[in-house]
Amino acid sequence: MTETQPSSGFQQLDREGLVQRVAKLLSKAIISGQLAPGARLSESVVARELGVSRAPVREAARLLESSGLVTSEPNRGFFVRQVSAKALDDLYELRLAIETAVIVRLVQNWTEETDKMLSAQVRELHRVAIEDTDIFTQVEADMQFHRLMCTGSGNPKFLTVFEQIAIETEFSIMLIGQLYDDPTRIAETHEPILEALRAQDTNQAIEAIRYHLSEAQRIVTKQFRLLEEGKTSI
Amino acid sequence: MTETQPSSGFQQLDREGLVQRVAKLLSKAIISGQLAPGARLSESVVARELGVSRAPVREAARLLESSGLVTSEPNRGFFVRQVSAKALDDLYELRLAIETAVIVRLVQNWTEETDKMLSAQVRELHRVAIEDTDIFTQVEADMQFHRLMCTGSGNPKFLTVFEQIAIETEFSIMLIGQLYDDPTRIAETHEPILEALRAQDTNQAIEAIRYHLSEAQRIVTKQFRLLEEGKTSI
DNA sequence: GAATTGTAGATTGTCGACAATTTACTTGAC
DNA sequence: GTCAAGTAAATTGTCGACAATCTACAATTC
Repeated sequence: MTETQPSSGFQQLDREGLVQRVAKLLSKAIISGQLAPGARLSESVVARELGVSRAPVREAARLLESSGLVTSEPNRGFFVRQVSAKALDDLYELRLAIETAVIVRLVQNWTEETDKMLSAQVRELHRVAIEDTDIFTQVEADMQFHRLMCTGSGNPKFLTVFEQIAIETEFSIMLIGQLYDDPTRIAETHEPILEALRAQDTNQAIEAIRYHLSEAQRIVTKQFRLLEEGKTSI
Repeated sequence: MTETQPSSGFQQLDREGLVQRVAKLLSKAIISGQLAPGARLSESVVARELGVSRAPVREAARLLESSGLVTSEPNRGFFVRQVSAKALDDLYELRLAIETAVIVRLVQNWTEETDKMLSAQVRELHRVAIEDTDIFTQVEADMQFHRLMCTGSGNPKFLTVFEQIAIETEFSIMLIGQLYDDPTRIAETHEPILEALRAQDTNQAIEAIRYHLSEAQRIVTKQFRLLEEGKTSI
C-alpha cells in the first residue's frame, strides 16, 4: 500500500531517536560493569557526558527502569539495580515457567522456518564457543536461541516477558565477569532441546530445557555466591 | 534504621509524584473507556487539560507504555493500545503459565498468613458479587486474589509480570463493558483453587486454576468476538 | 483526473532555566 | 562526645520556548 517503488533493496536506516540511543549506551555501560550496582545515575552528569539535555536522559532512564536495569526513588533519582543471589534464583524460576509454556506452543507451531533458525543458532553457539572468548558475545548468542524459541511460539507476549528476563540475566552474568568454565558445554546442552522439538516430543523438550536452565543457574549462582562473600552486597 | 519514632500508625501520606498521579488518571481514563483504543494521546491536550506541563505527561505516557496500555511511535506520539481477540488469547496463555508456576511455589511456601489473606479475598469476591454491580470493583477484586497468590509465592518476579498482565486484562475487560453474566459464578470458581492449596495438593490446584482461567477466557473472548464483529477493529 | 511536489499548521523532540526536595555539612545544646 | 537543629550546595521535578518532524491540503505536472 505504502511501498509502490521498484524497491531496489534499500536497507532501512536508523530512525531511532535520541532517547533509544541514550538508553542503549546506558544499558551497555551498566551491563559491561562501568557503572557499579547501586551506583547513583545522575541525570546531569550523564547528560553532560553525552552532550545532551537532561530530558532524553530521564526518559532513557525510565525505559531502563521498566526493563529492570535501574530503579528509581522519587526525588532521589535513578540507581543501578542491585542484584542478589535470591533474585537470580527467582529469575531462573520465572524463566523456566515461561520457556516451558513456550515449548508447549512451539511444538504445536513447529515450522521448517523455525527449525532452520534454531539450527543455525546452535551452530552459531558452537562457533562463538570456539572462536570468540568475549563473554558478551557468548551470552548474547545463548539468549538469541531462547529468543528465537519465543518468537517461534507464535505468542508475542512470551517474547515481551523474555526480553525483560534476558536483559536482567545478561546484567547478572556480566556482573560475575567470567561465566562459563567451558563454553562448548553450554552450547551442547542446547542440542537436546532442539532435537526434542524436532521430534515433536513436548515432554522431552521440557525435560531438556529444565536441565539446560538448571545447569545455567547452577553455574551462575555458584559464581555469584562466591562474589557475594567478598562484598556485603553486590 | 531510619524509623526510630514510636510510630503510632500514621498512614504514609501521598508522596507520589506528579508523574504517578498523571499516569493513574490516564490509565483510569483508558481503562474506563473515555479514551477509545487507537486514539491519539496528544501531550499538549492532556497537559492543558490537567493543568501541568508536557514533561510529566510524557513520562506518565512512557510509564503506561511499559505497562502495555499505550503504544508509541517515534515522532508521532502515543496511542491508546489496540486489543485483538488473538492478543487476549495470548494473554491468558501467558497468565496460565505464570500462575501455574506460582501455585507450585505457593504450595511450598504455604503459611497461615497467606491462607487468611486468600480466604478473606474469596469472601470479598462473594460480597462484591452480591452487593456491588460495578464491573470495575468486581474485576479488581478478582485480580486481587491472583495478586495475593503471586505475593504469597515468595518470588517477586511473578508479581511483577502479573502486574502487567493484570493491567492489560482489566483494560480488555473494561472494553467489553459488561463482563460476567453471573458474578457469583466467578467467585465460586476461586474456591477450588484455595481448597486445593490448603490441602497442599499441587496438581489439583493447577487443575483448578486451569479451569478457572479457561472459564474466564471463554467468557471474555466470547463477548469480545461479538464486539469485534461490529467494528472492524476494536 | 491521478500522481507527485510544495507548503502551512500542528505535534513531538530537545533544551536551558527555575522551583522543590534531598543531602552533607556546620553549629549549638546537653 | 552525642544528638538535634539549622543551613548551603547539589540534585531532581517541572516548566515554557524553540527546533525537528509529521500531517493534511493545495498547487503543479503529466
